[in-house]
Amino acid sequence: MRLSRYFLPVLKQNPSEAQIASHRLMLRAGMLRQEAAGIYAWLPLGHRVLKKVEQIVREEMDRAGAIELLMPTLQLADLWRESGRYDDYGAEMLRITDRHDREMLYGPTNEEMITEIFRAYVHSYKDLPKNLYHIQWKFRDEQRPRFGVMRGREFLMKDAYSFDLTEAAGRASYNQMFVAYLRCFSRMGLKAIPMKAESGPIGGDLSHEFIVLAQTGESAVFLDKRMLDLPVPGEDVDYGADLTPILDEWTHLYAATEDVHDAERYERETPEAERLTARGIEVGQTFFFGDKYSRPMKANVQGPDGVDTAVQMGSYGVGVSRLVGAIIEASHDDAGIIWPDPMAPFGVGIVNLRPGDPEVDEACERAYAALTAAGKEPLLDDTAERPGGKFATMDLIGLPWQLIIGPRGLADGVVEIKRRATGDRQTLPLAAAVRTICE
RNA sequence: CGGGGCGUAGCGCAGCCUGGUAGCGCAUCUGCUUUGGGAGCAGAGGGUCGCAGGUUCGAAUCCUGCCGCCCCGACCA
Repeated sequence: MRLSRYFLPVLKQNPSEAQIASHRLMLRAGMLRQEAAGIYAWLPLGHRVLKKVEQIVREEMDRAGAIELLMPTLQLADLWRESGRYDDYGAEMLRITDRHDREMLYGPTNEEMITEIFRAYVHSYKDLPKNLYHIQWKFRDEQRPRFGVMRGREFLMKDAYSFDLTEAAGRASYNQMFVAYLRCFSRMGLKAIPMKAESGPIGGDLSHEFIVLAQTGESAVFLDKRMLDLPVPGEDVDYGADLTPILDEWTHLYAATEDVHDAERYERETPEAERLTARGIEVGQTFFFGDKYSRPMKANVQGPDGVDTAVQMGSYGVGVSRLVGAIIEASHDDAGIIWPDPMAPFGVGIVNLRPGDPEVDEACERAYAALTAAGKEPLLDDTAERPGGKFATMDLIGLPWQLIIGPRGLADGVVEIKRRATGDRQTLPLAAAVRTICE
């Protein structure tokens, strides 16, 4: 992409409404525009990152055997009356009436709808297990939206739903999602720690929150430091095998949010030197809740014995739009965002220090072509802005690499590359610079 | 939902108390000079001062109502 043709409205000054780093940086880097409290337009740069997060989540869900579909944002109130949640959910649910006075709602989650879809088609244990997911916008009418995309009212969420005949099989499905989540967050460059959680209004008895440690996290967390060094399962993890050992490894050390924190147990189980109190951002939650929805909604399958049984269900959410904020919270400095390589909206920023100079232009074009061919998604700053402004913008939008090409270096046959995360710079010939970036 | 605060140009703000032709910085446009870490000079464009009533000869300014937004807390993915 050439910056001269792109849409990147960066702000030099901090917007007054943004208090935390991710919100401030997303606005300044031209990723986001607020349209109402907790409701945002994703500008091109932000949209690219959102899509990258979404794609990693999708790949890991698919790898774990989940199947993608897409359910609507609007749902009928009657569906929610079946589970009894239409009245329970309260003011957080945005209720809408259509032209025929039908009661509808903007979905805050999709347990009811997926259960309705499942029961319409699946009647035999032979079709189990199934795990269906979608990535769709949700709306929860928060009393107090804040922190940009970290607590918006409208947000993009991946929600998966597992269906099994028995509780044991349901727990195996739960384990698959648990492992998929470890992989997902790790691929995004995040340390996400699973913590035992209250299951909340969704119900059930087995639940974990996946928490990214960050100073601006909304809740205090208490954990055993050794959790930070546990190995994340690799791409080759066998989802068909018994995953209980991985689950055990990741749940035997103490880790809890303040809501469920048990100070006495913490002190008993965790040596003082290994205790870590921090703040965290919840980026995902897994629930196993058995027949909580399948029973009232009559989502039954026939077992081998010919008897109808309510299916055992779990649901698994990832806050896709929140993750964009969480990644920035976990990775930024005074100058701007520092994208982990896989999340970066562009892989490398090429800075043309003297547009109009034939030699510099030519070198930039050559670099642009080579990096594009290598799949590095370069962003070429070919604008007439002055060097200082270009450098500031590059640091702000946080691309992993900067390739700086100007007349001074070219006179000596060299260009400069800068690694955003470390600030390390190297001066070397263009071909070598491109090679280094592509490694 | 309790408490506090703010709405004036794209962004950041002053002006309001004490009513009298709407300002500053950045950004934008034009020209010239510049060009390796947010340039300089000269000129220009852009605002029914959140909305609606009221008081007044006259309202950004005073009064009333509404709307929107932010912060702290409670609540929540």
